[in-house]
Amino acid sequence: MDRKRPKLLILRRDTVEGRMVARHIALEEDTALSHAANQAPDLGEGANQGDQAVAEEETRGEEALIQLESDMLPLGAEVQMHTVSSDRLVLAKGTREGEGCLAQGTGEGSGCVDGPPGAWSEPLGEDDFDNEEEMEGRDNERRPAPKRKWRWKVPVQADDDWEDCSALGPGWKRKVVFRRSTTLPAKRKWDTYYCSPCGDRMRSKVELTKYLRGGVDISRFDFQSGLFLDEKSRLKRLNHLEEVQSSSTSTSRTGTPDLDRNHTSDSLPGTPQRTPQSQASFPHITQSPTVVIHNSLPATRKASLASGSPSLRLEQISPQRLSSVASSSRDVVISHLSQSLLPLSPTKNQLLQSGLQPPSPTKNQLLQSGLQPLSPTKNQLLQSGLQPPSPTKNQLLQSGLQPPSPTKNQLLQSGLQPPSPTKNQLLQSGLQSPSPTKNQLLQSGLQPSSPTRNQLSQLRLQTPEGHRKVVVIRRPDVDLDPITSPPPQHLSLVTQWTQQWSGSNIVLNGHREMDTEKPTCTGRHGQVESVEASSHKPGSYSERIQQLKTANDKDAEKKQSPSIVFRKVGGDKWVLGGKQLEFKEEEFGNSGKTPLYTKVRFIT
DNA sequence: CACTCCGTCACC
DNA sequence: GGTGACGGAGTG
Repeated sequence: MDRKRPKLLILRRDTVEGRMVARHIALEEDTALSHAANQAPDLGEGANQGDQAVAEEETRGEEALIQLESDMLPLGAEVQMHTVSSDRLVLAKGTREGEGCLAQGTGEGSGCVDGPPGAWSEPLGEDDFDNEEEMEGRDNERRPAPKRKWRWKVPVQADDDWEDCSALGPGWKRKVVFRRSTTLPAKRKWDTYYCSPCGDRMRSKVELTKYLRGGVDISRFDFQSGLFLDEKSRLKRLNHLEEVQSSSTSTSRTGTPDLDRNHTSDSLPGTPQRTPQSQASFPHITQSPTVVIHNSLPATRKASLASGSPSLRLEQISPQRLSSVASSSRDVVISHLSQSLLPLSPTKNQLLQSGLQPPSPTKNQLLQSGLQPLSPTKNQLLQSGLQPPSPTKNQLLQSGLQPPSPTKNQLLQSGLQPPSPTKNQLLQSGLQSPSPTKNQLLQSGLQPSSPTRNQLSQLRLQTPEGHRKVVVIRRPDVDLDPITSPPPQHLSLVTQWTQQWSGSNIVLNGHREMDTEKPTCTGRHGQVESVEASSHKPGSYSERIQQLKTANDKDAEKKQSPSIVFRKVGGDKWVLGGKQLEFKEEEFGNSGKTPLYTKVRFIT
């Protein structure tokens, strides 16, 4: 702690144009972020304290604009970088969601949470802004003062918003979009659209009925959920079954709204349970609770984690399981990882992983938690967020979700709407992988992750399929809060974004994602303290951590981190260097030895 | 009151 | 004009 820390520079995509604003942030010594900085003192080749100091001097108080040429980074998302030298920045281990998003975690949160993955291009509501300052900034950017506020839309694949609705037959698509109106949250609405194989769109059951005209009996078809009643009943039974089982093994702890999003309640008749895909996939989960295998931790450790005390938790995902998950959706993987790091209640986690439906939160709870369909737009995991995210989904993220009804919101947020990468990918990917029994999961300390809402819909991202194995180390000093922590989707977005340029993995919020053939890996610096902190823990555990640390350090020594190049094009403007990377892909692309940090260079 | 449906508006 | 989203009337 006494050693000099590199100053964190945060690149935040806080405008609709995708402009990135780099700025230094003051970190409290004990904050999670500052820990991240502390634990990443060695920022790569050429990095040294002197340089860092210089950089601080040169950049202190400055706010540089960086033209982001990629839309991969969600609005509000931030990439933390350490100032290594006057012209070099290194991605910090922690990347967080925009403050706005965080703030929304306790509020409506539709901005992030709702945003469907990739749908930062939707109409905006008053609640999309955290504060007046931000509001003003955006108001000046576009459009006069229209009755409706719109968010610049980033081109995304059309399919991102549309989910297959096999219930109606091949080729049918369905989309659920939460409205981001400025009316009272309780009055929030969502629209469900269907697109026939021919491309005809229907926005009501009436229209659908007319279109089908006898071809298909949709009298028992639930327009909102996209399922036929008999299927819903079946799912309900499965969920009930799981719930009973999990209740007997889980401990009581308050769950987070975000997590709840993944589970829909059947208590509300007529309310959508899940999107077609979600519904279709969760059944699999229910039957095969585990998607991710975590290394087991001593019960006492888990307890400490739950209480929020500093502790190191290593969660290793089975390569095969990850592979199956990652192969179809990287966001899913991230989501799982991120979620697993959260101090979720065993019960909820279990429920989530098993596809069970935790007791649905009350509407007030949802509102308080800031849930809001990402969108409905982003439709959106996580939301995805995580915005059920809707962002149309999408965007679940967040936390800002606000479902008209808990059930619907949850559905949407869990991926229903997200334009997100999502939902389908999530479901298809991990949910169906062979899984250990529920007891095994519990014993291993696994924590299910939840899909995001509209985040899903709103966040919709195209996820590369490069990740197969993921190892996550939870930094003891970074205690993610289920509500305030950045939605997994955002983390994944950031990772994706950075990978697009660096081709490597980075550490997000203290979690490191790796591509890997290595069964176990860990972030290095961040783990040092963790190991020490947990030294009093069971020897086997500490030893293991130490081994991981050692191995990681060795890897770090062997490899140099890749760099993302930013070119200075103006007085204080920077442009991503035409996607130029200052590294050789072969050096760390598939070697399995992923650098801990991705460097970002600012070339003047 | 919650939900459905659809007219209408705004943007591209 | 197409699409997405909002507002509000209609319905149970």
